Amino acid sequence: MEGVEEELLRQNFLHTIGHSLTEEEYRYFRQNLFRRSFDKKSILAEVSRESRYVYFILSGSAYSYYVNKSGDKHVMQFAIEGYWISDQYSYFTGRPGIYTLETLEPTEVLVLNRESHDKICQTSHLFEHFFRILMQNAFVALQYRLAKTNSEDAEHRYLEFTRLYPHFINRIPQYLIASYLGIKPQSLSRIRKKVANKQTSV
Amino acid sequence: MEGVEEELLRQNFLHTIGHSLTEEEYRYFRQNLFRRSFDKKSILAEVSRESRYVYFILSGSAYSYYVNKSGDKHVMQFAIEGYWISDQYSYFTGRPGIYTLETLEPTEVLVLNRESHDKICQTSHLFEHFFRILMQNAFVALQYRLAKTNSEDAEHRYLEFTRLYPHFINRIPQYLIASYLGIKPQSLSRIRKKVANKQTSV
DNA sequence: CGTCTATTTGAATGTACTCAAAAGCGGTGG
DNA sequence: CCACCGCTTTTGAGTACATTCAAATAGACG
Repeated sequence: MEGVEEELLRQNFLHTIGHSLTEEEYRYFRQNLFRRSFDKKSILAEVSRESRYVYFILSGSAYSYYVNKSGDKHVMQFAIEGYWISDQYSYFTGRPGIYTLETLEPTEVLVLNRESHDKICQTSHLFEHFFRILMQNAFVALQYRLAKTNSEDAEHRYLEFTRLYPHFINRIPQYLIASYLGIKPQSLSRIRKKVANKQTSV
Repeated sequence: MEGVEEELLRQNFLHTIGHSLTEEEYRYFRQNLFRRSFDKKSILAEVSRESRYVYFILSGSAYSYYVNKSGDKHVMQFAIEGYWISDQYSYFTGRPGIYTLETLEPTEVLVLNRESHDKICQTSHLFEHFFRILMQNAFVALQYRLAKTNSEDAEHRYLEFTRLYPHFINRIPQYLIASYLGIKPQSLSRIRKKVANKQTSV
């Protein structure tokens, strides 16, 4: 059971750096993580509090969001099994957090804290490399998202979202997808209706 | 002359990883870069063509932009002396470019190509570390920008821009700043008028 | 100067928003 | 098992911010 889930972490290495870890490398890395379970709607990181952890999701799901001065939530990231999630701002800078992290379902995670992260990266060129590539990929994806946000209307952004993340569609509440897309739930509802009509009429 | 400008690169290391390079480290790194000059409005990378270079700006300025299906430009990044700029998508993935890179002024750069980049990172844990931290910082800044884009109106985004990048204001044409903010030049003009009135009336 | 590009201003329009309420869905307890 | 409650999604009507279209003004460069 544990083995099957943690296979996800090995796969994450394979997918990120293009090759598997040796047993020794994996053991070393795994030693620095600890496993935790969270109920649905657990808060993993809060605004104004330093967040010293990154989470690798083994099962369940979570998301991070930004709250502006008017008190509106704006989803930054979704994460399901096999994804890393954290308040990267607080984690990397050491300053008080600006995002909230919350589980959507009962969730099992592997937790890495900053001290261990730094130690692993200092000790091992391989893991420094791994985290560099992980960041590069995250950066490229985020840049693409911003490009779309600034250049496409809400309908196209929604269609792009369904294309990129089909497995998210029936797992994440619609009002959170709306927030991720930068629109209100009412607007997403109208867009979905419009899109559905287009498809049936073809 | 050359020395003074390249001091910027040493400072970039200091600023990024928190300490200076030794002479030997610097020489090794510098060997892998070559210097180039570009006229104003030179294209450093184009859409659909693979871009295998990152540019460190010694003097002058450049910007990258995304062109959507309607043919509208959307500025992704500005860069002046001391900044790195590239089509990160193409550079990191090896796929055809999705951004255009163009100089705004006559510009002197140090160029690093992907092969050298990979070699440097493989050879040296220090430089792998440097590029990891560089990516982290870029990621965090981009995430913050996206959070603002999705949660603030155009006026607040403009004020935030002037706060974060005051040195850009009188150096970059207003229509490009508008594009960076995700609005039309006409809208930015109206916003500036409104902001100016508020300030004088206080 | 004259030309080309950038910025400003005006008027009409549109996409997504707000406010409001109904309908749908899922879980819980009687 | 059904009734109820809370939460999510849908629908409707009016609104607002930024857009489009259009043109005038200002600025930069040869």
